Amino acid sequence: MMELTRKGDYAIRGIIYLAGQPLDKISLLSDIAAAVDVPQTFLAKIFQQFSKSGIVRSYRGTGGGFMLARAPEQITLLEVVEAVEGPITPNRCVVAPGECDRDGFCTVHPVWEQVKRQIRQLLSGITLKDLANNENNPISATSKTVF
Amino acid sequence: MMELTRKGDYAIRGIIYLAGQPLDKISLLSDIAAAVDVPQTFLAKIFQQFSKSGIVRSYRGTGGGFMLARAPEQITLLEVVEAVEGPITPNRCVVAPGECDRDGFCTVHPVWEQVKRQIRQLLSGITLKDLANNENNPISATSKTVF
DNA sequence: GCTAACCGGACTTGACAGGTCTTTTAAGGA
DNA sequence: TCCTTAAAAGACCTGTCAAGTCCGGTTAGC
Repeated sequence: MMELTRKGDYAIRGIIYLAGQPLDKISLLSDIAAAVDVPQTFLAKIFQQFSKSGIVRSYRGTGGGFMLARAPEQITLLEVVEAVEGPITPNRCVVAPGECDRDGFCTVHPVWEQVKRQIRQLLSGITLKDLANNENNPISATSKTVF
Repeated sequence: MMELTRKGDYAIRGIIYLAGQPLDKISLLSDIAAAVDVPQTFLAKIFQQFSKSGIVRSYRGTGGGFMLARAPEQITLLEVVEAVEGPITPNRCVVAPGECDRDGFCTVHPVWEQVKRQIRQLLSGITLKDLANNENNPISATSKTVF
């Protein structure tokens, strides 16, 4: 349960690649797709969503492509995930107040609220800078700072 | 994203009802289904899974039905959820070591591990006793103890 | 052996993840 | 200023799986 979809996975791979490129470089979709091993056509749709949510800027026509709209340290993993997967909602109950008619008496309700809070807090504390190009032993480096 | 399925939702409702009944009482599936407003045929499937995982005991034939296999304070929400939804895995990567071929260099990997740990820890700290029949203002009562 | 109740597999349906195809936009050269 | 080509945007398709339904089978009491 609680699985990220493949779309979300691909999205993260793709944007981490962008975060590892020079900031002012416009990257081709085809390059990104090849580098992170994702079907280009599918990645295209994902980056359209990124573009709409303002995480990346897109340029059409010859010489076009994508680049980050902000610096990597100003884009959180939470933003990235929610841009393509929608808001984090462990249960339908907690998408919005009043959504669930059992709201008033359901004792599990606050549990899901808490789960939601914890995940959002964790993901919002991680930026693309943390995730990109940690050349020297990325995992342990990341692990040390984050956990 | 990260949504509990309806099955999981129903499962929790159903077992909380059981936890609110006298411990030695055998409840009819039809009663449970009516009480928590879930299609009986579907709830039947769910309770079969509960029965297999040893969370509830089932009795067939006339006078049969279901009751908790253990005391409510000894059954955690984590158990209940994982019994019907399977293990909590925010990403395919983290279901098991070696599952993901990007494992070795994927910097996001430890993040999902952490998400998984946090959710499991939170859910395992909540028992059916916490969730059942808090007559006097259930939510705030639960909120105070848990959060 | 009749009836109450759960067991368990097969089937149906609708939504959505996952992927493809067509249209629009922009740049650059004849 | 057209035409061609590169590239993203958007419409479209399709297979899978959640969410139920149905029905014969099995077990237990009367």
